[in-house]
Amino acid sequence: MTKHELPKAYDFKSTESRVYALWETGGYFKPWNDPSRKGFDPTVKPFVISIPPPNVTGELHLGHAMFVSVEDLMIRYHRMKGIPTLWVPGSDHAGIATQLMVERHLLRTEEVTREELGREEFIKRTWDWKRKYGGMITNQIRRLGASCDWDRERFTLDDGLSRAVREAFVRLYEKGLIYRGPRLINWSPGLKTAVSDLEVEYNEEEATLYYFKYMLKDSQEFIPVATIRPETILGDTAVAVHPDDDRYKKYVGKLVIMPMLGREIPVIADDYVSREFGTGALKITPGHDPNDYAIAQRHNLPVISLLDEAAKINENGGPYQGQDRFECREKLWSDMKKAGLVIKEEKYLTTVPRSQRGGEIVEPMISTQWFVKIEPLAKAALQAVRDGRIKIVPERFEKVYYNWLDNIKDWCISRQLWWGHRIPVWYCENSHMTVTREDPSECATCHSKNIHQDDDVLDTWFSSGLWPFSTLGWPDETPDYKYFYPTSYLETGYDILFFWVARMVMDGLEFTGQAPFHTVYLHGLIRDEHGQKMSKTKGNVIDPLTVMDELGTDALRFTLLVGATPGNDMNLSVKKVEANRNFANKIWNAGRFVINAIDSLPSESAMGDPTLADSWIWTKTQQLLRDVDRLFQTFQYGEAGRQIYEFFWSDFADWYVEIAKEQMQNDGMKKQTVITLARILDMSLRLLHPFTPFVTEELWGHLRRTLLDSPISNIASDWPEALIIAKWPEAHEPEEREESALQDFGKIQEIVRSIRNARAENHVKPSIRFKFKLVSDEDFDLLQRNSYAITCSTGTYPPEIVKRLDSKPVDHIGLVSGSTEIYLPLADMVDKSDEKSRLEKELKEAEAQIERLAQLLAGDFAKKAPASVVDKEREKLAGFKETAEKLRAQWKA
RNA sequence: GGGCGCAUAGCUCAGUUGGUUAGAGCGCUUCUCUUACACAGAAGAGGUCAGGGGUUCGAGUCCCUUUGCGCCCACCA
Repeated sequence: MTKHELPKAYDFKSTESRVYALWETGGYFKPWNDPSRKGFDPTVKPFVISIPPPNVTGELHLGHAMFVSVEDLMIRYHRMKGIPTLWVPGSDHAGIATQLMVERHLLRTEEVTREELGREEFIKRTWDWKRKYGGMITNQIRRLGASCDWDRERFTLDDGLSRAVREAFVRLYEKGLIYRGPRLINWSPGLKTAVSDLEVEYNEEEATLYYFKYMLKDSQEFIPVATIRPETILGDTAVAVHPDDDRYKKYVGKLVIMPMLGREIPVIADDYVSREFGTGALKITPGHDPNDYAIAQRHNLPVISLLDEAAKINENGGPYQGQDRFECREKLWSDMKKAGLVIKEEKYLTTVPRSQRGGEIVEPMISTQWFVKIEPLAKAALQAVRDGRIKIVPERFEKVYYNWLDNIKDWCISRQLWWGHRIPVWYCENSHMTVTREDPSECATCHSKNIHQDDDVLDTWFSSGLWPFSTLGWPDETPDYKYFYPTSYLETGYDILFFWVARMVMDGLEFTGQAPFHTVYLHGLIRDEHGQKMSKTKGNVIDPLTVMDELGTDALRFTLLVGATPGNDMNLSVKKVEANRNFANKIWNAGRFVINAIDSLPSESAMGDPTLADSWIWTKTQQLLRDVDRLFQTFQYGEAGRQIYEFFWSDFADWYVEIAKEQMQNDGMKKQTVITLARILDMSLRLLHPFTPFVTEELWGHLRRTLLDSPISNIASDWPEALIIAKWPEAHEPEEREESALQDFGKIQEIVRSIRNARAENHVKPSIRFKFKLVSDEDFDLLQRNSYAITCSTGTYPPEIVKRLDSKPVDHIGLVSGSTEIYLPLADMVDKSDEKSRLEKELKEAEAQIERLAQLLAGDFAKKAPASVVDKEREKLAGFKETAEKLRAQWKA
């Protein structure tokens, strides 16, 4: 028999590299993935997740660690249940982010700009970059233990997905759901591209509110107007007042003179204007403000574009042409001051639109862009959640989802970038448009060969929206697509519910006619230990790679899984991870103990009947299995992890293993003890596996090898099913036996705790062993059978057990635990008065409980509450009464 | 302006069909290097579950309300 030498402390580094290598070489995740696999059952519905594709430029952060942990848990759980699983990995080309990064990279290394290289060359360089560094993020995700189907890795710009994007675009276009035209959009001057409404963030910032005069034509009168962006005065085409505003009514229909440029513009009346706010008069800049744009439409006002693509003033700004928007703001204002048109300036708190990516202030501008007519898609997407085809966890996000889709606006999908899916539209010299799936060689209308493709690319999220089916082969009816689509869960952070989830639902319904998944599970965001957002400037960022290096991947995963509730943000601290590193070590050492126990079991050992401790831990395990399954099915992964943790550490390691040590000293109990240890460890490892895959994989391998060497037969199955305890025959029915095992063992635990407590309170050194007495009529047999458990857990010599005592033994102190009296020979070590006051205190407590319960049972409770609940309280009362009686007897003695 | 979340032990948080002495981790106090583990074991202190009202035999849990913090959405110059 070979000894399995395992290191004393859990060495997660070597374990992780070893286990990782095992997964890499062993085809560990393969078995269920392939429909062509032998023995494959096509009638079993597979469990499928599409990974939220991280940006190729990304570096692993806690958000990634979070989704990988949760999704990997979901996948491993289903895989262990024997359900075919597929977890499609991949990454996103991330238009803006990647383009910016590569631009910066090229500038640094080769000192060339994007423009100098030209479009074609730049894209080539970007692909080079992608090939070189794009694998970084996926490797980091692998390191987290992500059991993805890596042979199916996809990239949003690869050929198949690009085809899907074209297909989607053309279909929408042909259906009239995509159109092109000049509209007011959000323009990012830094990036020189349009961005969608979602990509604009509004921050409250302190700004200046500028008050000035709009002079009436041929008059000394003026209308006071306030603005935050004085430079937009140059683009004004009206001044609006409320129709019922007595102050300004008289001016409606007259003309006012635009400052500096001297253009004459009308005063109009519109009830959009609020009389209370500012001066009650509103300048109208249709070219650069969405509200003004709407008003201009109502009143047939001209629209003036004032800014170029870099947000510099264009030819419409007269003398200010060529100035930056902020520069112009100052210049114009100081000119107006000189001209006596200024009234005042005021500090003002307002919401400033900033680009999510670049951070600069976004300008609303009129621009010709491509849009998706979103309403029909949104309606279908709303319906899918309303009628339950898609369920969102936690449920409250359904409201958020409804609210967004109810108020959704057309989606601007064109971007003035180079890196991305180029819009599949060609123009000829006669301004015909050709929209096709395949690159055309001539104009579809006039057959001109002189055509060129639209310069713009599509919003990255356009391709992400197709992800659940484009990764499976759509638009082709591939075997994968037919078998694995629609997917099962969609798991991601709630922050991209709109960006991604809603769009996938819309696209899925539109293009495949099915909801792309039936459940959306949203996790929260990770903050620092005091709930602050992590940011580089605050210096509170926790790097998952560092944490994995220092404390292990399992510890990080367990922390993320157990510390979080769906949809709620979680505060993470390294201390929590440390605690879970300790847990991994606990698993390791308990495993080590069991493996050594199996090793040391002589082959000729005979099987005995289970002890109370055996039955108890077995029962606890069964309960745990049932609870964990229930919790998993209701997405309460954190609670499940917590319960497994509790069970493993407290019940198994602290109690059962300690008693098992004693049982193994007894030849008659040895075999069943070792078997119980092995079985409980085995089940624990399986339950823990989705949380902490590395340590469990490693230990399970050792366990299995040890078992093969040992006289115990092999263990094998996947996710443990709750078994009926009656497999070990005893007189009672299973449920009753479970109850009695729990109750009886509880009594033993109580006695042990009483003795330990007495030892600690009286400072009896652990090295001192003593005999003691147990007195109980009711539990005499129980105590006799299990006294060894008490002895070994309290560092004592075996007790003398009797049914009753005539008088309190001399030199002993008395304790009461339920119906059992305990006498410890410690009287000479204890202060008599302390002893008295202790008894008194305990008696008082018992009496208080008796009083409370008596009152409870005397009231309506006994009549109206269910019998089982009432009975429980009655039993408690009886217990306290007995305890009190025994305490009183000791008090007297 | 709408919507949502949170408020439980010193700190960070669990507590999902309401069941009657409210849990964990860290921190704190006291003991122990007992042959799986000091990344440990044992014992212990610590909470009127934010305030108020209601439903109920029974509320941390359900309803209303107040206060404080946070988030999301929204076009008020």
